[in-house]
Amino acid sequence: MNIVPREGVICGRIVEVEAYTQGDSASHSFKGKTLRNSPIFGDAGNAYIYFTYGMHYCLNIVNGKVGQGEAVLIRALEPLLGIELMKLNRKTNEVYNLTNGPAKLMQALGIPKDLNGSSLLNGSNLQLKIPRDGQAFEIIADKRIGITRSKENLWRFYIKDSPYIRKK
DNA sequence: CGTAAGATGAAG
DNA sequence: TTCATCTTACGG
Repeated sequence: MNIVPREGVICGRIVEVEAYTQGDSASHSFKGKTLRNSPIFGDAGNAYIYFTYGMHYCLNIVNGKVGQGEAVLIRALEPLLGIELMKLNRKTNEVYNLTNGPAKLMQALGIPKDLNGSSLLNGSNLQLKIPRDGQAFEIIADKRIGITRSKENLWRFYIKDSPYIRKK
């Protein structure tokens, strides 16, 4: 049996996101600032982590200007580093089931909910980076998942043919 | 106060 | 398809 370290670097490439603006009735920011959603109105590059369905946490990256109420929900990653650690966190050995959902990737990366509202750009334990040698890829725009309002906006974006996204 | 819906996931 | 599970938001 392999010994797997309990700590280490975990890295993944974002392959699926959804966009939410304040004018969008499906957005948590639609009705203005509340205790729950206040991080959305903070600085771009901050985390907005929300709790839902009584048991799940999901991660957004705030963007736009302060007070604008705009964020991007991170829905799926392609696991790159720390895969064994992610398997431990998720209690599964299936690589394609590690980070193919917004609450799953929170679990896999072990992201603490108290990062809510903090910056992901400067020295945080959780960091958002732009790859130095980005490879070309094709982006598909489609309907967002799990919303009841504003379904006409095709604001879910994912990398075409990525196997790290939940299949329909 | 009471209550219902919710940017989900896992199991059957 | 159903259910687990609980906070927030909104109506009375």
